[in-house]
Amino acid sequence: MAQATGPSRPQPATLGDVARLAGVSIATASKALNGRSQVRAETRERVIEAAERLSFRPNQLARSLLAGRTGTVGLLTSDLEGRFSIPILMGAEDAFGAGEVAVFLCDARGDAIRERHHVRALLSRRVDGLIVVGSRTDPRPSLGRDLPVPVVYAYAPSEDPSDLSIVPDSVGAGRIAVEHLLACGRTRIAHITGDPGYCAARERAEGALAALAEAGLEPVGEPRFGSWSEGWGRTATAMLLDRRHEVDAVLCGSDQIARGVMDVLRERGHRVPEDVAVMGFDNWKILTSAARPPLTSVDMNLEEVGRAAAQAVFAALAGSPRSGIEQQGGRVIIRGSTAPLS
Amino acid sequence: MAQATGPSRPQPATLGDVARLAGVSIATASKALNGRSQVRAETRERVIEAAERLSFRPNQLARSLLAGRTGTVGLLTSDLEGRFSIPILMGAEDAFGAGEVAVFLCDARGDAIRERHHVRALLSRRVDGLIVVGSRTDPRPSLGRDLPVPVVYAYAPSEDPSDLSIVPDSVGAGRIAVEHLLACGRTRIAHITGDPGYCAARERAEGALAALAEAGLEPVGEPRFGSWSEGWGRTATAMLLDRRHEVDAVLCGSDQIARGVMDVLRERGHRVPEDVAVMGFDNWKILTSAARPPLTSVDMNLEEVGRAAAQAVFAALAGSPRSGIEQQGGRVIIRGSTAPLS
DNA sequence: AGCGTTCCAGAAAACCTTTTCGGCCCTTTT
DNA sequence: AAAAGGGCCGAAAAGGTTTTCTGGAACGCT
Repeated sequence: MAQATGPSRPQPATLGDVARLAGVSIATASKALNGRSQVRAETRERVIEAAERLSFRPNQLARSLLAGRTGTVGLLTSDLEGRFSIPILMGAEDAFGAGEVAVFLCDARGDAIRERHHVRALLSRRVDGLIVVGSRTDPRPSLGRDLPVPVVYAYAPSEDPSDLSIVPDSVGAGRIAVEHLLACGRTRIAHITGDPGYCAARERAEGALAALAEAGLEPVGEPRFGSWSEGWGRTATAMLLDRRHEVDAVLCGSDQIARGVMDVLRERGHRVPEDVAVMGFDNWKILTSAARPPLTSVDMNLEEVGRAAAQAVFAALAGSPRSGIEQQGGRVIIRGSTAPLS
Repeated sequence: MAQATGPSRPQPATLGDVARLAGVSIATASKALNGRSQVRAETRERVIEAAERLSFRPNQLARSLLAGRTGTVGLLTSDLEGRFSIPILMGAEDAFGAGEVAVFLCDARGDAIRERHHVRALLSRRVDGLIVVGSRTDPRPSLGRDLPVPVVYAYAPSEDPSDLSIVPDSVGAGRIAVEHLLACGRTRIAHITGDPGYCAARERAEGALAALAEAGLEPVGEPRFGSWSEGWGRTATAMLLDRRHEVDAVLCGSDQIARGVMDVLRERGHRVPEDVAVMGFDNWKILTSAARPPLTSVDMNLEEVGRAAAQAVFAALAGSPRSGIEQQGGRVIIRGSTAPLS
């Protein structure tokens, strides 16, 4: 009879059960199932059949305990709801999940205390490695050098240069954005971007200005820093137009800003892309594809960042740790909001 | 000397190391650290100090192996990029992370094969429970009844009623949305919503119509099903206005649709909320807060769904499994797009 | 002094799997 | 016929922790 405490969940079969059913020793059963050679074909057959009858799955805990490796990795994010953590997390999950590695997900919510707590918990679960995912590209404190497992920082680099960090190339992203606009024949380019407290805003502007300078051009007005919002995009655009600046392209620091910019441009009778080309950063599809017209944007390849971080953990485990900051390039996704000047 | 294979990662200290340093047996060390009683205070002191000196963290693998419980739970999502998985996942991570439970994250990408693979992998890691997170509210196939651990389905219910599913209350959400509009004095309410292939669209419409009927009202025209996009919101609104329907509120099936609706209303000279109130569903802040005016929306309380799912796993582990479909109510977040008729 | 108690420490088993090594039996070679 | 070799199986250790049980020492009591 089932106890009142609920349905009796059957204990999973152990290797001992399989061995007993097959009439062999535990050692032989193990070798048979793992393809070891010292087993007669007929015996192996019998063991495998027994294992299937019991739907035996080897206990990874025991295996890990013995091997000293768990095949698990901790993914420590600072804010799950964050726009940028998710794709990175997906890339990492992808790279690991394909193999035999499982991922522990922890959200520290930007709290250093909680972060330390999670690190300790993960270490006591004997993860083989750690990926620390930031929510913005500004450097963050290192977890320290003396951890017993390799650590890779993704998106937000560690302040300690002896750690390994994988980050998107914001300067390069600003550069390729401008190069795309130049290729469209645009020469009077304004830059409206987000919070100047963000590295990403400053570096994208830096790359954009550099690319303009190399083409012998100047931006229309100084880059306008503000906030990462549609509202700021609208405000800044209104200011820009009120100054009667001649503009044939607006490079926006984010897709949200670009949406605001496009709205005001349209309302004031400027055609996009015929009169003014607009592009954003991040390629946030919910924003880009619903824009009128769909928005050209620089995709920062965050999945790649996550994947690269995962591979870096593998590399470190295989004995080739790296250090420093490695950058992942972005790419321009061309949609209707940019087109060659006719 | 360090080997050429990389930095020699120090092996974490074991209980044996602690015991040796403290000059006691392993058993005594264990009892001292776990607050067991049969240890002299002075001995306990010595052990604790030794543990700290070695920064000893007990190996959870060994502990789990012995206890038969791992303190881990598998979180199986079908699409990480999905809009809805994330908050649920956050809620679950939150509820678990607060205790001593760690979460394995797996993304099956909507592929049943991959899902089975992940389930097997998780079971061989001896997770204590499983949460299956769907990406839409339509029922999905069960993982089966004979799993050795409790399973809770979140967002997307299981087709098998003997499983436990935690889902948002879409009918109720439609109802409270209409009730809010009625409270604002609106009586001529149109409903523009998304893909009719989605349960969520149909049920929200059902709830909305029911609430209208209870107030003795009819909707303005039939509910307009289409797609979950701004573009559809724009198209449907244009159609609605072209028919010269008198409308003082538009209830939209999603925030995206609402954004499109508001854009067209504004462009055609209708004031929001003075002439027409607009509200959406999902409370996707990136869309609602940037709208002009900010958009009133029904928050489906997805974090709550995730949290409830986590608690249901706990309950099942504690011996009180439940089954059936449990609904979580939503709540109206009032912003500028709805206001009493003046 | 002898006995029973109480307190504290340690030995050993258990959890489950993998791997090494020893041994048995059968075959082949000298 | 004896020795050598090869194929196959099982005993045992290892991994780190918790828990139970045994036992020694100190102490109080008769």
